[in-house]
Amino acid sequence: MEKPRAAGVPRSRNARGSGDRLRGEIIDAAIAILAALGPEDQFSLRSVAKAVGIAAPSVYIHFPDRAALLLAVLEKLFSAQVALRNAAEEAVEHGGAWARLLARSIASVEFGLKHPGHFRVLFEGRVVPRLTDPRVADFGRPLLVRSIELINQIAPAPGARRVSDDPQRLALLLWAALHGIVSLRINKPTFEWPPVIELVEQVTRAIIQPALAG
Amino acid sequence: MEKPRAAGVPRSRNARGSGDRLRGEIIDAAIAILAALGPEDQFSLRSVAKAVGIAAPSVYIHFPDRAALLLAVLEKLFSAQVALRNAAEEAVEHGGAWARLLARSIASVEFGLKHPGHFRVLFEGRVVPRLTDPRVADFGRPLLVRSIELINQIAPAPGARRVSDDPQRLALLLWAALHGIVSLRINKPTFEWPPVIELVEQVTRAIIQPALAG
DNA sequence: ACCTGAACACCGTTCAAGT
DNA sequence: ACCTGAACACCGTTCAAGT
Repeated sequence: MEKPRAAGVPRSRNARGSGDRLRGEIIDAAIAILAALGPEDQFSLRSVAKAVGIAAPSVYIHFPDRAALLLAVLEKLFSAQVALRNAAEEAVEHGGAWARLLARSIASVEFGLKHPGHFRVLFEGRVVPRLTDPRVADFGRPLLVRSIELINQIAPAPGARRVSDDPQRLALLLWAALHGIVSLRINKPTFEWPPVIELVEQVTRAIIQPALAG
Repeated sequence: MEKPRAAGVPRSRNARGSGDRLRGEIIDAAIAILAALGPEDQFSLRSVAKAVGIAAPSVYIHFPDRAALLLAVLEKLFSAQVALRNAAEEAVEHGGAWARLLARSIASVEFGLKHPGHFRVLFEGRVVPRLTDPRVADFGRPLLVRSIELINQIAPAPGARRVSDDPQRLALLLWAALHGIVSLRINKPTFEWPPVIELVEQVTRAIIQPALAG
């Protein structure tokens, strides 16, 4: 993600055919603005244009409207999210499916707490209106799919039986619980919160373990 | 919550000293608008004024700014939330603390799914900017306090021991999980969701039971 | 093909003026 | 004391015009 140009700095004219470069710059500027957006601030298409150094209507050459720009932002943020969780999983040297699932859970929660602006855009529909767009659902699906795979692979304790509950159901429930921890932590910051990583481990165990019980 | 006046209908002048009545009407109109607000729509102070039948600047006689109006909205919505959960708990005829806790959980989740607009305002910081305002935290605290009380009262199975984990920690974790179910269900509607009430019961059991284990 | 300034209907908020 | 219309700086979006 490139740094957005300082406001007002004049922009050298794009060479012919370099329209895609500007498109990318617009997306990156929007992402940078969303990251720095306090709860008091508004996100505006005009501020994105200003950061890139173009006139506001120029955005419409690359995106039909504000929602389309935000859809492209979502796509990029979700790709980064997939990469982040895969990296966290691959960093697990010794450990099976359980350790990998937990590593993914912790990485996603840590991301949310570190980048609340992006978490809100990704998972709370903040700023983005067209959540029912099927593309948005597809952006997030790989995250769920990998979670289901790992839950399926988790070995039961000796003497206990395999995962008995529907793994997709468990994956959705786990996602909801982790999502809730970040969302409530962000939105109700004045409560007395214990260390969040502990909560993540506790709730992951609580949801998966009964399904493994003998 | 009174029905807001139809847009444009002229308003008879308030009698002297009836300023508080208008204040209430503004709050109720805002609540009605937020309830009907689709994800595409914007909430505006001007639309509230229009619904009440007054000029936009008249709102400023009763509220210093938009955020103050929304704070009053939050206060009323939280009161209603407390009343709703208390009613759900009192409807439990036979059953101890566990049944009461579950009744409150189900009632709160059903409310969120039925009134996503209000859920977002109450718990996702939608539209409302000043979430760090300590008053907002206090609005929600009775909900947490009652949950802690009930968790403390839950009787362990015969032969098992009392709640061993910090009850406040369990209450926060339970709240986060329930919050996550509603939030993710609302914000990711295209996933294949099992019946939500089943998820509520499953996750409540999963979080509370390990603390009761012998 | 790519980008612009001017204009439109909106928004929150301020302020001088009316009853 | 209570409410208003006009005005300000913003917003998303459209459009005719420029290179």
